[in-house]
Amino acid sequence: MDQYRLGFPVKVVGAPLKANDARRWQSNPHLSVSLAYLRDIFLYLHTNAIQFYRVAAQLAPYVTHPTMPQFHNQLDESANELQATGQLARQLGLRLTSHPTHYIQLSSPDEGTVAASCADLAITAAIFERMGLDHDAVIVVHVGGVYGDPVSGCERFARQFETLLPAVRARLVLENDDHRYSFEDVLWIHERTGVPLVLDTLHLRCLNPSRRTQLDALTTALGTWPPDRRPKIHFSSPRTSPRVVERSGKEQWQAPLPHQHSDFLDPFAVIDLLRDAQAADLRPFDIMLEAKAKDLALLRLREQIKQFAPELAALVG
DNA sequence: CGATGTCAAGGAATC
DNA sequence: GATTCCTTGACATCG
Repeated sequence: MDQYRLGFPVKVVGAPLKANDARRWQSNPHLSVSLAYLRDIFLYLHTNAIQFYRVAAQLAPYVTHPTMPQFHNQLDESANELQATGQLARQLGLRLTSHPTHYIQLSSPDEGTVAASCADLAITAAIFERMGLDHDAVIVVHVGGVYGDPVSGCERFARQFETLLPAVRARLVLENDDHRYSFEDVLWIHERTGVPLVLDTLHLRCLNPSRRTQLDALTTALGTWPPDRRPKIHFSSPRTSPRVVERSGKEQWQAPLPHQHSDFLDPFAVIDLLRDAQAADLRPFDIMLEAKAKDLALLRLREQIKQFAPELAALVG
């Protein structure tokens, strides 16, 4: 198996493929439709030799909506499709992951918010379960809101983690963010709970109060994963191009925010990271590439690695 | 068909 | 306590 598998999230831009059934409730959207879309995406991934992919956060529309019970049974209604879609994923050797929306707030002091978050996570875990995916099909979350006191936020997250369903706990992994909970914060939660950590390299550059080096953070993050599970990281490059906005009929250029993703990736930043990982003899891991050009960014990066770091090309999948 | 408003959901900043 | 932004794409509606 490749030492570093490259992946991309959700939306395919290199082909006219949908990632989920995103119709409004009035049109009766359904998980089985999302799964049909997903199978087409899997074939596209296979065609391009991509084996790592983040599925849409909302495969089963409105499935946990509190006032729309007609949507609550979608997993049972799609039991056969779930099984078949999972079988295809396994046949093609795909590693699938999920990154639920920011509405997932396990650090919230509000019981209802936490309960809704847990319900959502349980559905995602059940979808992966019914697809027959192993525990490398992880669910990535952030710590959540700060509510005035980040220490209490971390404590609430850690306490909540212990009460999660085993099926959720077996897949949940935690990512450092760019303005609230730093890598140190998620490391503290890992030490309390054992939850594996997803290092987001751009977030580390935005928020790194302890001035940890990227290689040190990478080494530490990989070490939070048990030996029988394959770690993953998030990688992106900061946007540098201006955003053109319309202000009272006139075009204005706006500077991008540092945490915004660029369309494509800085190939040399990736190459430096991989060379560092090689030199330090770190274990294999997968890299989720967060770039606006999605699959096109991945394919371009692959070519650039061949061009600028041919010694790495055979290690990158 | 193209333009425009809207979407389930939370949090934080602002007033 | 209420309002708006965050941020993103694509659906849905309207002209």
